[in-house]
Amino acid sequence: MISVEQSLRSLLVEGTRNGSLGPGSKLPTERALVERLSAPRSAVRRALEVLERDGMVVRHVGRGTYLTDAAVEAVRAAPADTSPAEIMQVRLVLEPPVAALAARVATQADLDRITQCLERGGASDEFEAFEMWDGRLHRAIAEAAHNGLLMNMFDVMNASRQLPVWGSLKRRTSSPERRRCYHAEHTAVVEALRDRDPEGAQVAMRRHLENVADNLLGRH
Amino acid sequence: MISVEQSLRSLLVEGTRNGSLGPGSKLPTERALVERLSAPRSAVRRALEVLERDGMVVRHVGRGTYLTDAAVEAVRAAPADTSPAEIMQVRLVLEPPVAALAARVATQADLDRITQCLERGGASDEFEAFEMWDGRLHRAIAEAAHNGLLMNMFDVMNASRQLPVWGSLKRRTSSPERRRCYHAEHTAVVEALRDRDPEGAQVAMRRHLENVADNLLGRH
DNA sequence: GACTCGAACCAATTGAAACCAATCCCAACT
DNA sequence: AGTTGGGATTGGTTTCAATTGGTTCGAGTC
Repeated sequence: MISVEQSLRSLLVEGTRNGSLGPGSKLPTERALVERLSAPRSAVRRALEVLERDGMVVRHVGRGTYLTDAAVEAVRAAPADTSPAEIMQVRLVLEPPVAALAARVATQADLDRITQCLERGGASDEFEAFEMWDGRLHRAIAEAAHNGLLMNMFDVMNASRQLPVWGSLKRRTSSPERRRCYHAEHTAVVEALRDRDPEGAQVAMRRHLENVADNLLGRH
Repeated sequence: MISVEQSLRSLLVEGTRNGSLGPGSKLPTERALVERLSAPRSAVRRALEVLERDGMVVRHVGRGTYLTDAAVEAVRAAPADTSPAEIMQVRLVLEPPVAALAARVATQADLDRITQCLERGGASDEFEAFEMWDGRLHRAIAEAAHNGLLMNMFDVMNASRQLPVWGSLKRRTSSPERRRCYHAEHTAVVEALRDRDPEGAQVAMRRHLENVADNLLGRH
């Protein structure tokens, strides 16, 4: 898991990047940040103390917390890390062929594991649980390709999915209806795998990921 | 019977691999690990002491136990005995779509760099020089896709190409004639990139890599 | 007898809520 | 129009219970 200070910092970075936060602008109250980051106020305050000590932010009782010029300057100088768009681009490149490969070489045990992830995900009504089984399903499919190097690369990709921006984006765009849709798409992929249909698995996976990308990043 | 320490270690490895554990992340409390591993707390504590002594983990009273950077680094550097077959499989999955992507978004500067690598490779008669420019060419094409995460994964892939087995295999199967053939295939890829032809670039790259795989691994 | 296991206990830290004081907001009043 | 008063908001503080790694101790096992 990621520390509260890191999530707060990335919140500021995101805000200044998309222009919703500028120098001198007021950022959410401590109590609002508590809800937004789902962290205890003590942790939020500790993070804010660090930011204040670094001169990124000034705080006044009764007024609020304000961004300094130094903060936006620091953000401008910072390198941009991988964006959700980049991640989805990579997933669209990598995962469909991997699904095709898995359809060829998966063992029955692989398929059992995959099916289990699919069913658990389908039985998950809540965001957190669904996300967990979604991640495990995609990883199980990659595992079924039986290529260690591929798994290494998959994990590099998933490491980027742990970035705070990704989590907030997922949470913002998720809904029960979309989760049901994803589950249906997952089912199509898994059925193609069970049918040993590489082309079908590849197409189904591409369709699923294109849908995810559309939902996350907005239709283009 | 496997020791508690081993199961704990594999728990950490699994967690860092699938991204649920990163540097600095908090791992379950001792009491939670007791349930999860169904081992007595004394055994869990003994295992944690070893991990702490190895610098994999830090512990604080009242706070919890936290993963160190060294731990995830150790996992990342884990023995990746990847076979040339696996590498070529991954290259065939990854590089053709990347070439298509590059054809869409490459800048003129990207194309200039790519062209330079192509020409230097074509002018190299010796194995070593050709291999260097070959590697740079493929990397320059990946760079032209302008996706940082993609480059990360590309580097993971290339790290496996540093293994001794790979080098000797290349040396054994290389010949002036094959190098000329590769150069012609490279030229086809780069021309498609210059024509902004994604499909052509993808096809040319796939044909090239299939040829490389055949030469390295023997025709199947 | 040496060791392990389980439980209780200890001390450091966190978490949640209540409370405080500075500030803001706005309506009522002169 | 300007003033003023009170309530709402907001960063700061206190308080107390819960959590968590560390320790101790007696029962059980070999």
